[in-house]
Amino acid sequence: MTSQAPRLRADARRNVESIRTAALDVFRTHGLNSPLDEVARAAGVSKGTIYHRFGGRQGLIDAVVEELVAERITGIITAVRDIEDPVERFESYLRRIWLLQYDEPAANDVLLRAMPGSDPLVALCEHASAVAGGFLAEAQATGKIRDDLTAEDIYLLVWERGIIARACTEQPRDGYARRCEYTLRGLRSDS
Amino acid sequence: MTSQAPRLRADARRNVESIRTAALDVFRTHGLNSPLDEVARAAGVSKGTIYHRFGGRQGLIDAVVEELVAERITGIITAVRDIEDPVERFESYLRRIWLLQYDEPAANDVLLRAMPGSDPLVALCEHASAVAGGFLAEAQATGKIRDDLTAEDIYLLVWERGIIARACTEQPRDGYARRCEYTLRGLRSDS
DNA sequence: AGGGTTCTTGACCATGACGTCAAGTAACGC
DNA sequence: GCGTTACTTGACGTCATGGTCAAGAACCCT
Repeated sequence: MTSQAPRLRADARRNVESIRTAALDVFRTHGLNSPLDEVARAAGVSKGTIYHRFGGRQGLIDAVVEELVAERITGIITAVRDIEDPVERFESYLRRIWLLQYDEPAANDVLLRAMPGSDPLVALCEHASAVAGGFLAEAQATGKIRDDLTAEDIYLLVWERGIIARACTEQPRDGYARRCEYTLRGLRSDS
Repeated sequence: MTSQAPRLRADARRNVESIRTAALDVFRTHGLNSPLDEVARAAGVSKGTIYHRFGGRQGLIDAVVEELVAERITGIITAVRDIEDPVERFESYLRRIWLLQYDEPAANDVLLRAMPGSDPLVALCEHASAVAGGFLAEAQATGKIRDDLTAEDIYLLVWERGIIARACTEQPRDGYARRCEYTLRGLRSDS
């Protein structure tokens, strides 16, 4: 699966690498909707080369998404899975996802399903949703989390945070985090 | 203050009215950032006429904002002011504002301070903020609302909801409203 | 009715993005 | 080295927005 293509010419290989690197950088900073010209400029190639090599934004994203965000999201899942208290596990998960959305516009775009055409990306996203649903159910079983919450709600809460985080440029992180805590607090059962 | 200008020609007067009406309609439905061409089409005039008569989007907004949203917002304030319980007053205010943001994109734009250049609009907005700050303080005095909340937080909670509502096209209102309740619940003091 | 003025028009410029392709350039194999 | 082929380039076409203005149309007054 690694060397399917007939082997690229040296300059092409070089460019593919530059473009990948530049895309990681630009996407990480400005999200998956950054102008491709910007990626091209950062890579020192022309826009046409990106289209030629990757077939457009979609292909380029597919080529970097793994390195770009997959490990961030799976990292959160594995880190949180070991927490014993189901409520804390559930809340930790949301808290970390929400902060990731603030910190990494690209991860945010993934979670917002901004690129519905990309398979690996949709898969990643659905995996995260499924896991979140599990955490929710376990937390609800303790009776400490509202039982009218659904897995769909969790997705939408993440979606809402994503929309906010995207617009949040130039707004302090600690205020954002504090308001996340309020929302989290609102998901607990009425005492 | 009413008849300052030397009196417009008949066609001009007619057009001003058409444009105002069209703007009310278009802005109400699609928010204050609707393309002016759309307003022009709806009014049956050319885009140039709008620029000529109102000097651009800013002037057009100023000309309709009163009728468009001012009464909505002041209506909420006066309706809520009579509620006796400070907590309920505070929560009612937020709840109504948040729903207004969902229901009326134009009002939402105002509350988001999307048009920082328009004087009447900024005034309206600051008035709302000031009132909200008062409600907050009174609610906090009962001890039932978190005392780490600031007036700035309230503004930002409204801002966040606005961002969400703007992106919320095609998402059911009751889900939106339910998540608003969660957030509201999170603003109460920890029991 | 017709001349002078006010208004309107829609073609025009600008911006900033996406995406394409003929023509030029650089690497590879012999 | 040199021809062939792979690769890159950047100008170009397109679309959607904001905004302008000379020329023509509509109006009003006498």
